[in-house]
Amino acid sequence: MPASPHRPSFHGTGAVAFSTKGEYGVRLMVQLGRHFGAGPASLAEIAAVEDMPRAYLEQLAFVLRDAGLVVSTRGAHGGYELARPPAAIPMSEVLRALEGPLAPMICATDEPGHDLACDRTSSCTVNLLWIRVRDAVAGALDGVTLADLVPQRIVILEAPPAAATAAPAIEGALTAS
Amino acid sequence: MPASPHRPSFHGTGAVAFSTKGEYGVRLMVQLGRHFGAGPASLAEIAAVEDMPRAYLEQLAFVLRDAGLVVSTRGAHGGYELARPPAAIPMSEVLRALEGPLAPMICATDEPGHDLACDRTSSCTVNLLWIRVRDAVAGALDGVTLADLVPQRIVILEAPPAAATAAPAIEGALTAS
DNA sequence: CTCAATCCCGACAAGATCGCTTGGGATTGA
DNA sequence: TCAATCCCAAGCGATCTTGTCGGGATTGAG
Repeated sequence: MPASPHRPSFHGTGAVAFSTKGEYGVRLMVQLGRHFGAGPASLAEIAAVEDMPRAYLEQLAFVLRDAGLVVSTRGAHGGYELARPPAAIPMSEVLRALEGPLAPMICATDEPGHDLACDRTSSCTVNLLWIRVRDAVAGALDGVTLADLVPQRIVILEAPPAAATAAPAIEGALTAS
Repeated sequence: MPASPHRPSFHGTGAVAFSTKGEYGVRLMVQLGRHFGAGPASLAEIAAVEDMPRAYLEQLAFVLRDAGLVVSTRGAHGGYELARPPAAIPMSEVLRALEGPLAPMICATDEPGHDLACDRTSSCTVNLLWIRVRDAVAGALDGVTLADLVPQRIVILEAPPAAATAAPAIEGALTAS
């Protein structure tokens, strides 16, 4: 396990995989949601709380700003705040801004215009599958708004009936609240 | 343009993105589905029909074989055939074999065992989101079997949310062209 | 028996992408 | 003035993808 400069393990394995852009970006939005109504919050502050690299977070903040999800205030005491109340921000919009259009396959984009960019449309029956997956993801993300993620997590650790998780050693389970 | 060594363009953009493993693998399974009941089909044959690199297809075939989805026959006149009838093969199983477990985030794997590999479980509210997405994708893929993709392009623009598959007779065995 | 067709398998190479850093600017309140 | 903050572009190493290559092992046919 060499100490690597970057995150060692990848985030999503295989098919449906959000990257750190999605992860960090969503966590940033959650923090802004907690801060909503209390003026701008600085990135340095949020980066410290969430333990994310500040410079990288900046790039994501720019993307969210360009997408009209956050507004920025420059200069001292500046920072970012939500452009809308959390309940008016569907997570589908956030993740589309961060990770691009939801397209499991090029032939199943949800972008308007090039609905079908597949040259084998005649023989391509699998197209149905990708579209179903795309709609499922879009539906799931549409059904969650930022307001659903903002409240403070109430830890519910219900152990399975049999085969209780024999994990007595959990390092650093508690983070600063 | 066609003289390119590898495929230039990536397949899925951003969040939910299947790779060529998924695409080629599914198309391979569809061909095997069309060939079902007619003995083994050789990879060279399928690679020619679907215009996919044969050597690469081999690797995917090994994975599908190890997953118990296809069986192989060695030697001359050998090849691959489905281990089960197409209606008994949910696409979720195919894609999990090809692309790995459905995990939009490491903290939302559907693999048994490491249900939670997140160290910030206390403050992590976003976990809810990833799990929703994961379940949506799993549900969509569970609702489609290989039999749904085998027939020759019958456009069904109906997405019944529950009790989807009602096809009683799977006489398949339809010899391809 | 010989031979060709086929599956089997490991290694690797080009390229793209990801995650993150660096290094500077521009703008504002105190 | 000065520090805090946003803004932005470029680049770098690690990893993953998308194949290719080269050789085996196994079998049916002639």
